[in-house]
Amino acid sequence: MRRFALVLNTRSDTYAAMARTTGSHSEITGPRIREAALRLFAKHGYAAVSMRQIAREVGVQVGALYNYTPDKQALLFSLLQGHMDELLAAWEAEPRGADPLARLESFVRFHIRFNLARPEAIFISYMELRNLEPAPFAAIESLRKTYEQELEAILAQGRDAGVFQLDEPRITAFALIAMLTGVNTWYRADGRLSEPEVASLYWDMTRRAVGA
Amino acid sequence: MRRFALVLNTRSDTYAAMARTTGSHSEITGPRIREAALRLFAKHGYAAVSMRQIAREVGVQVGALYNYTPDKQALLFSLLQGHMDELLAAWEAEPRGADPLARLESFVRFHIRFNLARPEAIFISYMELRNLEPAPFAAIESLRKTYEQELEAILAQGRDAGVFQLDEPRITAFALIAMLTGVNTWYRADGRLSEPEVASLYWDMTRRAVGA
DNA sequence: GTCTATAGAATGATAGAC
DNA sequence: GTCTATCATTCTATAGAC
Repeated sequence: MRRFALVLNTRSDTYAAMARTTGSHSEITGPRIREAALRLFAKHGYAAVSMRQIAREVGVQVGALYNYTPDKQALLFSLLQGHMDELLAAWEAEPRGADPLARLESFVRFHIRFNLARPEAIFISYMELRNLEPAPFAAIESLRKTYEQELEAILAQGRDAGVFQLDEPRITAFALIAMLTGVNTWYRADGRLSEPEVASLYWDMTRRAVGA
Repeated sequence: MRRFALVLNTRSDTYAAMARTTGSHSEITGPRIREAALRLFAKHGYAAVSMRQIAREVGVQVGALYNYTPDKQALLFSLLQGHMDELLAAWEAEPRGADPLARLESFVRFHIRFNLARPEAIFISYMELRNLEPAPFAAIESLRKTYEQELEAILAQGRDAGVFQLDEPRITAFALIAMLTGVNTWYRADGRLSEPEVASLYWDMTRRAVGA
């Protein structure tokens, strides 16, 4: 275990870093803890995963984890927050058409592509919110609401422009996001359909559902 | 606690039952354990709930639980299996139209009504499958697949009859079930829309999504 | 920054009395 | 059928050495 971590660490070792004590390789440990926690939380659930399990995956002793997080729940919160920040930033950076129909198609394809690229983060974002205290819970919920409102705004604009036939932009947004997120439960990269093909199928359903 | 349980028990007490020792009221304890476990698993997650917590909710000591389940996981499995059996039986008993369009509407309204009536069971059915061993997991998955195939069959029939415009009945079924199940994440009984109104909104979206 | 060692509490499950 | 008491294990988190 130790050997593996040291090998990885040589990527960015400076002379100063190499003068550290044997067990010191913090530059790589932090991200590896996050990756291991994400994977284990997604597979077994937050409550079912022990700090010892995470440490074992990373190849350190349990005490070392507490150099990177004050406690277990802060680690979960950090993962969820990082994921939501990444989601919102990626959508902001996504090229999108001017009219509501093109924007809706951009949203559908972006959502499926983004979600399929990080199934573990998506999974814990939907499953482990209940393990947060009220304040951290509210913070994540706020970010999620921001994302939902992006879709709601597109739907409202399309309705006002007479392009979409729908009465309830908010509820339609909930329905569409649930439908699109569901791809993660069945899609397999080695399956019959490619990701773009799946996205096109869902875009067809979405376009019809909003009456475009 | 004890008093409450005894009061409930008097409903069906026979002379023989009343001759039992003080702590004996099994006729009511079993269901109460299941109800408490369902509620607690849904709220906190299977792994986060202890047998002691369940016992406290029911008003018995932890040892008494093991008269009703060999272990904690068997209790979870029993809840999941009971829920899936109930779902399939309820759908079998549901009146449904002869043509695919009427059958699809029946399915949509049934699914929303059934799910909103038991949010806790729905929640753990989607969240706690990963806490089952491979064999129990496969058993529940098989029941779920049976239900999905009911919808898939309706979609395939409608497509073959030229009523629905869709290429992939299986994927369309996945998409629709995910969309419909999503109602549980936002619906509140004291909200602006009644359950039938919500069902009608989702039926509109469903009908359009399948090109009917 | 990581290690070893441990405090202090909680867990699932069982044994035996009533 | 339920209770009390307990075993053996596991857990989160911390203290102090290096």
